[in-house]
Parts: sequence; structure tokens; C-alpha cells
Amino acid sequence: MSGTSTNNESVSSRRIFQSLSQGNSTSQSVWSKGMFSSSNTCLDGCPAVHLCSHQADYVPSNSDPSDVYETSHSYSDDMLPDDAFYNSGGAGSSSICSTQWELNRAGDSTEGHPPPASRSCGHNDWNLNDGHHAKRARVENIIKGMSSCPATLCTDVTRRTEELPSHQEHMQRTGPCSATHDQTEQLESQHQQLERLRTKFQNVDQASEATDGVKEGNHHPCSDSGTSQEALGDSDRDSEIYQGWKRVKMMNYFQSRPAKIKLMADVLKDELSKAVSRSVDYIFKSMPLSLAHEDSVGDASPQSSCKGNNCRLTCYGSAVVRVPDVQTEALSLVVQKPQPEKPDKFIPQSSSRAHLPPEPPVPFGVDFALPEDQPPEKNQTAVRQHALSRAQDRHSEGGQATFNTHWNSVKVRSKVNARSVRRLQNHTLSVGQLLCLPHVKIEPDNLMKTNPYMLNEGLSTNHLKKAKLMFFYTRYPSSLVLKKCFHDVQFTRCITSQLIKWFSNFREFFYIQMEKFARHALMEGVADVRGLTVGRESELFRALNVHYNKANDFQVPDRFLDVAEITLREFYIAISLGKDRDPSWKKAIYKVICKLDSDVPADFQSHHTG
DNA sequence: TACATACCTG
DNA sequence: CAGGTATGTA
Repeated sequence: MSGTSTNNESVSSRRIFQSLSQGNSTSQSVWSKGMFSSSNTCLDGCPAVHLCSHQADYVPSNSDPSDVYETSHSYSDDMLPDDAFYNSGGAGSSSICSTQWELNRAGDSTEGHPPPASRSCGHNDWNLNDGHHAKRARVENIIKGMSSCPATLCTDVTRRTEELPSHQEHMQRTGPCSATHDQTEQLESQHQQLERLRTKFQNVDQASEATDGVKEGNHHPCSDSGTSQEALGDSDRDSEIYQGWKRVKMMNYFQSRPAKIKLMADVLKDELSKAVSRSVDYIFKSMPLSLAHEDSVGDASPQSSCKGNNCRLTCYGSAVVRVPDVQTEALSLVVQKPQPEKPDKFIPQSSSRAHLPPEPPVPFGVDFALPEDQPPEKNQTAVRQHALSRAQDRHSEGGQATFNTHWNSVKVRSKVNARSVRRLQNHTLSVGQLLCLPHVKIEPDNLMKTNPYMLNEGLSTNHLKKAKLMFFYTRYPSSLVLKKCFHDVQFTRCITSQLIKWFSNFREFFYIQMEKFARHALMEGVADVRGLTVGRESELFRALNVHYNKANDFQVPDRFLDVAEITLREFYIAISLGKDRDPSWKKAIYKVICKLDSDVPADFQSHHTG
């Protein structure tokens, strides 16, 4: 294969990876901001104010990726990035508000009624002000609602119908003051229907195995109206019942159907399908993907945000923990849509999260604890970018320390590159596909920790430094020497070419310095070539040492000083003799210098790192 | 012609 | 540091 084709491959690969790397680096801040924005919108929208303040402080932005990095992590700690995603996306909350919102939108009786959730949850303004956001909210809510399963919904309706008498007792006791006039009318007009519905759904519940423990007299723990209900204020109870009626109203549509549960499931599935389809179209038309559901439970307490409002409703029990799966699956549909863009283009998507409507409020009384057998990482199949974003978080915690211990000279860039590589390795490209990405920096330490016998399929910054140190001994290493010294690398044409290119560049810099200092000596009037010496304190040596041994943690062999001195004198002589008029005048010098190579110490062949 | 290297450029 | 091109050599 000719070098041209190899170059072409390298070029294209490099271009690609450059784009990826740039995307990463430049998206750092964006991505980080996206984290915040996701946090803003995660829980219930109500506390978005204080979350937004974080973002506002942050957004002005830091052009320094490292600063961004640090900042983002310190923040992510506060935001409980991992579990928060699952917790905050709780089905209960979204189902509640979404369902009731849907009902409010669809229900005739709600004309003129602001949706309870809208009144109670501070995010409604966003929803109402943006039809697209409303769509998204509907999609998410429907998806989440699905997760709670129709059976659960039925149990909820059943419970609502059961609560009705007590509510009427309450109304009789307190009068209509605690409820709106419309609500009172609805109570009266629908009471009869509800009674019938109640009976029917009780039958359904009893016949359904899926609703074990939700039968009458054995309520779902979270739907128990005992203690928690007693703790409610009157207005809370009214609102709650009001929302229950909305659900029941929807149920009325199916009242005449025999298989209610199945029908509901079908309807909801159909709605879900359409909603997801709409959301896909919308998302790809209007904004980058929103992958950020790294919501934080800790910061936005649903109790505080929705307390006293209609947000407090039901608990869907075990369905809660299923919601994130469903939701991420839905999002995965979006993510997996073919995209001509680079994968990392998705990363900044979360930045657009700030423009999305906040998540529906989270009902309190819901156990957000995520089962240990369902860690967030289990959903990596759902949203690759989401996993990637989170992986960045985790790498920054643990892997960062390892990073920082290596090369100070490549701090920021190495972070970006290595993270990018890890992401690519894990999610986008196989390691083999990275072979022809010459400047891909795979952290060998990480790989070797995983498997000390595994060959690196790329050259790292450690390899580069090692090559530079090798240059102190050999300026023209043979391929055999290279293979011996880089025995931890799986040699390919690309790897070999890259190493050869490295040494070519090293020589180029070396000879440029020699010529420069030789001419400088001539200009300074050095008459005798014996006056040209290269010591460790010489300016020439410092220049070379900075280039090849920047950390100055390597004892440069005396032999290199000798070679440098010889080379300097060769240049001095050639220039003084006017040989530099010949375009190829340096070649004679190169022939001399190439014979001065020394053997590379055994340490370079036995150890991977310097 | 294939390959290696130098040179120039970004 | 890497890509591209020019040049020299076998």
C-alpha cells in the first residue's frame, strides 16, 4: 500500500476525530450547562427558579474547558446526578400532572378551568407559552403514564371513586367554600356515574391479578387514604378528588366497553406511539435532543414545591421505578434515529434542555428509591448520549485523578482526548476503528489496568514522551527498535508510520535548532569550531531539553550532548564553507549524524512508561 | 514503481 | 504534531 493511501486514510480519520475532539472540548461548557438545564427542568418546574440561578451564574461561561469541567462536577455532586435521573422522572409525578392536564385539555367540564397542575406547579407558564413544549410535556407524560400501567390507573380510579363519598361528606361538612362552583356541579352531575363506575372497576380489580393488593380493603400502600389523607388539608383533598374526577371522566368514555383495561392499554399505547412520533419530528426539527434527565431529587423537593397543590396525588407503587426505563426507551427512539452528525453533536443537546418545559411535578409520598438491580447504567441501551454524558461525570470523578498524575503538559487536551476515546471505544467506534486516527490518545494505563496483556492499538501521550526520550539515544530508530521499545503497542502500518513521523519531526526540530545556533555562532564571530560546545547549561541544550524532556524528569545522557555538539559543529562548518547554497547541503550532515545513534537502554524495552 | 525522507504548511 | 508534497534511492 502506498503511503499516499495511508495518508489519505489518516487525513480523513484525523479530520473526523478532530471534529469529535473539538466537539467535545467545545461542548464541554455546553454539555455542562446542559446538565444544569436538565436539573432545572427535572423535577417539577416549580423549583426551577433556584436551579436556574445556578445555570445563570454558570452560563456566562467559561471558555476554559478545565474550569468548566471542574465546575460542572462540583455542581453535579450537589445535583445527585445519577439516581436523580430515575427518581425525578418518577411516574407518579408526571402521570399525575400529565394525566390531569390531558384531562383538563380534553374535558369539557374544564373549560374555563385552569388546569390544577398549571395553577399549582410553577412550570405551567412555560408549557402554555410554548405549544411545542406542551407537546413534549404531553409526550413525556403519556410515556410516564404508560409506565404506571392501565391496571394501576384503574386502581387509582377505583380509589378515587371510593373517596368520593368521603368527599361529599366533607363537602356537606365544610360547604362548597373549599371547592369551586364548577367542581361542585361536577360532583353532583357525575356522582351517579361514578358510583356505577366504581362498582365496575372494583369488579375489574378483583378479577385482575395485576392488581393484587389493590383490592378493596387491601389498598396499595401508597394509595392508602388513611394516614396520608388525614394529613391533607381540605383544599388538598378537594383538589385531589377533583383530579380524580378528571380521571374518572376519561374512564367514562370506556364505561360501556367490556374489556376496559385492555382498551385503555390499547388507547394509551396508540397515544404513546403517536406522541412519540410527534416528539421525534418535533425534536429533530426544532432542537437538539434532550437527553438530560439527570434530575435531582435533592434540590427540588416535591413536597415543598407542590405542597398544598394538586401535585399531591397518587403513588403508582412499583411502576415508579419502571418509568425511567420507559422514558429512556422512548428517548432512545429519538436518539437512534439516523443522524448524519457526529455522535458528540448530541452532547450539547442537553444544553437545549433549558428551553424545554420542566418535568411535571413529583408527587410526594412516592418512594423514589431506585432498586439496586436497576442502576442507571442499565439503561445505557436507551440513550447513548445520555449514558455518555453521565459517563463523563463518572470519569471526572475517578479517572481524573489518574489523569492528573500523568502529564502536566497535556492536561486539558489529554482529558478531552481520552474521554473522547473512551466514549468512542465504548459507544461509537471499536478500538480497531481508531487505529488510523493518528492523534487519538488512548490512555494506555487505563487499558493496561483492564488487561495488562492487552496490546494498545493506539499511541498515547506516554508513548510520545517515551519516543522523545528515545530520541536522546537514537535519531534514526529502526522499525525493530521501535517494536522493541513499544512492545505494548500492536504494530500496524499506521502505528509504524506514526512513530516514524514522530522521529522525523523530532529530527526536524533538532536540525533546525542546530542550524539556528550554528548561524548564531557565526554571526557572533565564533572563529574556531572548537569553541562550539554543548553543555547542560547551554541555551541550545535547554531548548532541546524543553522539547524532548519538558518535565525535565529524565537524565539526558552525555552521549546526546556529544551528538548535539558534533551536529552543531557540522552545521557551523558547512555554513561557514558556504555549503548551504546547495539545496541538499544538509544531507551530508544527516549522514554523519545518523551514524551516531546509540542503543536504546534496556529499560526502554522492558517498561512501557518512562 | 515503491518506499523513505525532507520540506513546507496548518 | 500531522498532512501533503517533493525528492532521492533501490
